[in-house]
Amino acid sequence: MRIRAHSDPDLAALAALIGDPSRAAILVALMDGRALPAGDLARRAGISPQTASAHLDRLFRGNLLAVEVQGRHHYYRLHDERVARLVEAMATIAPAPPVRTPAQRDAARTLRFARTCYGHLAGALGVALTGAIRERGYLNEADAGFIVTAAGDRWFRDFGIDLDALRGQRRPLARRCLDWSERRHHLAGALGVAIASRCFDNGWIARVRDSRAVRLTDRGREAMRREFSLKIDNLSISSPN
Amino acid sequence: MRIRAHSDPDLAALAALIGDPSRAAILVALMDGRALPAGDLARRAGISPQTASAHLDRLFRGNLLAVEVQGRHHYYRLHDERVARLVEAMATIAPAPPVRTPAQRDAARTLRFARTCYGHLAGALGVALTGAIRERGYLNEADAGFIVTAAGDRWFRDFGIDLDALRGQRRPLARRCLDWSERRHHLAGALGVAIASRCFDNGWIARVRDSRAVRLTDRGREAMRREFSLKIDNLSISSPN
DNA sequence: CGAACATTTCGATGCGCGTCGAAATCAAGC
DNA sequence: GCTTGATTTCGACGCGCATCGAAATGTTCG
Repeated sequence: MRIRAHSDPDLAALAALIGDPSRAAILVALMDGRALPAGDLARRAGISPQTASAHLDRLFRGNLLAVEVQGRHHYYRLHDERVARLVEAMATIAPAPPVRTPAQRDAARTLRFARTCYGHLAGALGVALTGAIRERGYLNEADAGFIVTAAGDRWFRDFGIDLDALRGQRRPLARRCLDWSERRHHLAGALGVAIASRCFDNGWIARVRDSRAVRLTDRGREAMRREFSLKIDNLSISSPN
Repeated sequence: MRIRAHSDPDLAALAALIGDPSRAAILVALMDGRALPAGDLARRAGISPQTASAHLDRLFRGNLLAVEVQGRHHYYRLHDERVARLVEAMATIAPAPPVRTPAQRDAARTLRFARTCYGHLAGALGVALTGAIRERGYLNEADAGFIVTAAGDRWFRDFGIDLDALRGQRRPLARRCLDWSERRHHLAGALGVAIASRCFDNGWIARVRDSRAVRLTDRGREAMRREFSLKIDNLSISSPN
């Protein structure tokens, strides 16, 4: 006789869905929140288009992905920000894969330093930036995330962010996201995305090819010091306090 | 040529570990934080002892379980509170399993109403209790969890909780835990465990046999109304605000 | 309409692994 | 020391499923 906790949610089904190397690679490739065509995902996961198609279908039916069809292209993206948060949470516990080559060491270091996560900034840079913004009293902690203070309201507008437009969106304004490499929270939500966008626009950061990683430009390094008192040497960050 | 994000943590390995029905059942059985012997876990998961042994070994080597040997018994428990939080996070997204029998409907309702989660209270009751405590200003939100206020300090001591002893522990005092059935946070950490213990000791709640679920006793129903202004009819909870 | 391309469907192959029976190991108690 | 019980190890079976080749479907463009 089998005694099973029937009434619990079906953990195993969800975990098994993520627990295939190819499907996990697809999810990771979509972690920055963009929508990518099926063929592209097949290439990134290192599998044939047929195989990827089957995986994408399973992920879609499992409510982990959403799909948007544009002509002959099928663009897949994470179904939900909750999916991104789950993947981050798992990455916090998951073992680091064995590092084989010096090139991989570099790639790992670059990724830990700064990357995009569902459109906002993560990694050491994302955590440090969030810390600096909190230091200055622009954000306060709240239940589900952060609250923009009056001082923050002024500052974000000066920074070129249309807070009213962001508040009008359905997605939460300022949410916490657990950083797997730093194991601390960083700023997510519409505001987090907007800040990352401004940093891209200003030429402070730039995407690394074929990766979620971003690198800090020289102008960005200067700006971090000027705007946030963040001293950044190569890949290490120190703040005044 | 395979393009893989080598530098990301090995999601797939972790997810595959959880993604087997038997192993997931084992993890769920341990979700209340207790340590159970291998044979017991085999029975709960509905598999033979040999099979369970293999699964337990894999979960142990994957750092999801810890084991304590006492004589001929091997007691397994979740390795970490982080593991419990991950399982809860997955349950928040995981699909509800198809309900077949009326008995399962009842079991599911009971479980959603109140259960233990790593030693503290979860479910509708856990969330409502946490809300009531916050309402009264005994807890404030903070970065990683809750902070006990001065008023809360007095109240918890009156309630029979030795806060100093709890603060001396390595585990955090008052932490947030996301509730999969209510999709809101409830109180976890040493304080959460202590409150649940007091509720058990006072005869307010009692464990349901072979389940993580707990039921509210008549005395408990009265106490919830008296101490927290929570009006509880059968399985529904309403608060004054 | 026909060629090129993206994606999916179908079918077949092969491997990984969950499963249990049998037996070994280890501890406890009479 | 022998029996009982808990757990693990070994070995073998069988199913599920990830994978790819071949071909079908759908779309864009000339």
